[in-house]
Amino acid sequence: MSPLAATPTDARQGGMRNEPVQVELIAVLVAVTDGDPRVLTIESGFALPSGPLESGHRSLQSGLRAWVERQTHHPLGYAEQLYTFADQQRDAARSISISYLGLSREAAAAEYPGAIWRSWYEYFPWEDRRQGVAAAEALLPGLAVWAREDAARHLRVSGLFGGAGRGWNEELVLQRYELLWEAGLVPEARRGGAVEMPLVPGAEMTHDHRRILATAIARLRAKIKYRPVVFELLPRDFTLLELQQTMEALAGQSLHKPNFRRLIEQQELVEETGKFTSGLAGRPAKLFRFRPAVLEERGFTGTKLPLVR
Amino acid sequence: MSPLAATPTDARQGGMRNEPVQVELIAVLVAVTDGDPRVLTIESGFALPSGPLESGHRSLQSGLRAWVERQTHHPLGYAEQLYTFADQQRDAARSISISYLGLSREAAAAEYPGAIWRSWYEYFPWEDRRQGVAAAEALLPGLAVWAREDAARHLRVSGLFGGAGRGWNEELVLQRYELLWEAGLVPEARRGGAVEMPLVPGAEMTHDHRRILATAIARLRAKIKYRPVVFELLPRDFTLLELQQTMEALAGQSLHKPNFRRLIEQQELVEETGKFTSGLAGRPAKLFRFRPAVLEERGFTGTKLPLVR
DNA sequence: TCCCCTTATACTCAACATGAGTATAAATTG
DNA sequence: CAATTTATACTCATGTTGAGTATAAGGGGA
Repeated sequence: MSPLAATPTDARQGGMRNEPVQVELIAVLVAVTDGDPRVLTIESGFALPSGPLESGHRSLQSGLRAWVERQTHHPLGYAEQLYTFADQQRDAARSISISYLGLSREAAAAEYPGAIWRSWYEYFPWEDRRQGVAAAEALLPGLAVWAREDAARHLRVSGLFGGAGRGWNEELVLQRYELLWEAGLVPEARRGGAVEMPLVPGAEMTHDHRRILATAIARLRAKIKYRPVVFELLPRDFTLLELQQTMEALAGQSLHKPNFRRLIEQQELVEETGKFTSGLAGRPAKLFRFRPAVLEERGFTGTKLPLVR
Repeated sequence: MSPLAATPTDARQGGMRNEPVQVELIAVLVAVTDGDPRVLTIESGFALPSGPLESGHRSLQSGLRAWVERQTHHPLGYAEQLYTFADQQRDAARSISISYLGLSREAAAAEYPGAIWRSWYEYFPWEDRRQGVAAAEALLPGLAVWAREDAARHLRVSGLFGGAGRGWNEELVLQRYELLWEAGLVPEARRGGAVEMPLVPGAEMTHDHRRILATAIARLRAKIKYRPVVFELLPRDFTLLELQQTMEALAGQSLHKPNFRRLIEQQELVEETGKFTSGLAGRPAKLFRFRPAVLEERGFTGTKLPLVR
């Protein structure tokens, strides 16, 4: 009954029971286009691309990379494992899902029929606060019903969704989604159950794919603060405004422009190319590029976000 | 050849090839005793506890929890997935290892023959800088040989090991270990190869277990800064000095006492119990306990470390 | 041509957080 | 009861952050 052997002998000397296990890889592939954080989906946005683990690759990551690069015709800049789930099936056959986050640039995923890029805010509208907090506040009445006369629930709601002057932590994407699930406000939680309250807006996904997407968003929002991964989502040359808007798209929040520039400059993450934008409205902007040397110079811990309140 | 199916049909409609895959769980169980961060090992410290995945548990984590609690007779306060590796075996049978980090309190692991708690600094002596940086600086000559006349290597060494006035980032445990591996300075990298340079101090482990341990240390050092997980390693009541020393044990660095207290107090992570220590040398210290309400109040992002320079 | 709109870039300032150090209190130990 | 040890409280200079203002440099249209 135990997942770990009772004695080291069992564990280390080939005494393992070899259960049949299916292993599936699930990819959350992210790009930012026109200030929109997008994710590659299949089945009209109802599922994340996934497939069985096959032999022939050195590692899980190298297999994922090869697949993504063939599908998008674009190198996969950054890949990171998200989480491994084990589902106990009814028929006793276990299946294991290993999910990955990948950063790329949007490109026609031509070889992948039915694949489309969709804004991740279609699935989590309340996570986009760049144009205001209306989408998040629309959830409060429903949550208030769920939390009625339960002090602990009230605390959780206001801690996560921020009502009454409390802050908004953009990293708590998964916790918010799980609370909405617990409250029965997302369709995935309604399987066979009675419908009690009006559902919250946002597109549904199959199985636990929406949950995996929430995990990916949370991870990425945390990561951009201490690793220079944003640059994987940008072209080689970019303006500081483009960089800022990409960050804003990911964080779902507006940033304070002068402070953002100060932060970027003092961290020496980028260098001038000597070139400028042209043809657009307004004063031409300097074009910058990422300074890859920082990857080796520092072990990192920087890149914070100057939010606008 | 691809790990993800070429078409959604393959992936989603049962077209999976069902390769025989072995799944193994590996646990990095951490406790802090007498100011020493310890990890539960088997085989005289040569391996981490591990075993095959078995059926009968809802999830991977619940299986791990049950096993740990039976072995240590102590509830597993906190568990977190670390990483999933896939090894391609020579005989074409794939095996998958899912590693976990668990926080506990040291207890006689009576039912587990051969299990002992060992300080993690036995495996990574250079990561302990509480009594000085001698252990880390002892590595520099060997690394200098490896980096000779290679500017990029020099940058990496000084970025990770901090020579010449550059700072030390305690979170880069894995990167430092991997660099030592690359330089051929750890025994695990010597399988069948020629011995060129004297090895670095530190105990060896089987397979990639030392690497998994490095991953766990890095993760925990990062985590304690923004989630109140330290308290899982402490008794219910503790003094601020005990809390500080536990943090120091994990971070491998000394902290500035007045500033540490200021930080803890202003974050309102703990509350007074009204009790005091007694029988020890010096003025009696107030006993505090963790204030679990914070888990629900906030979404967190706090708990930084005031390092001593 | 000149004014206006737009975007880029530079600078200021108060509030707060942090790093470092000093001073005082209350116990045990010899 | 003095010396030692640990706890706890406070100060101060510096750095970082949030917020706002001012100026520069392009294009478009009256």
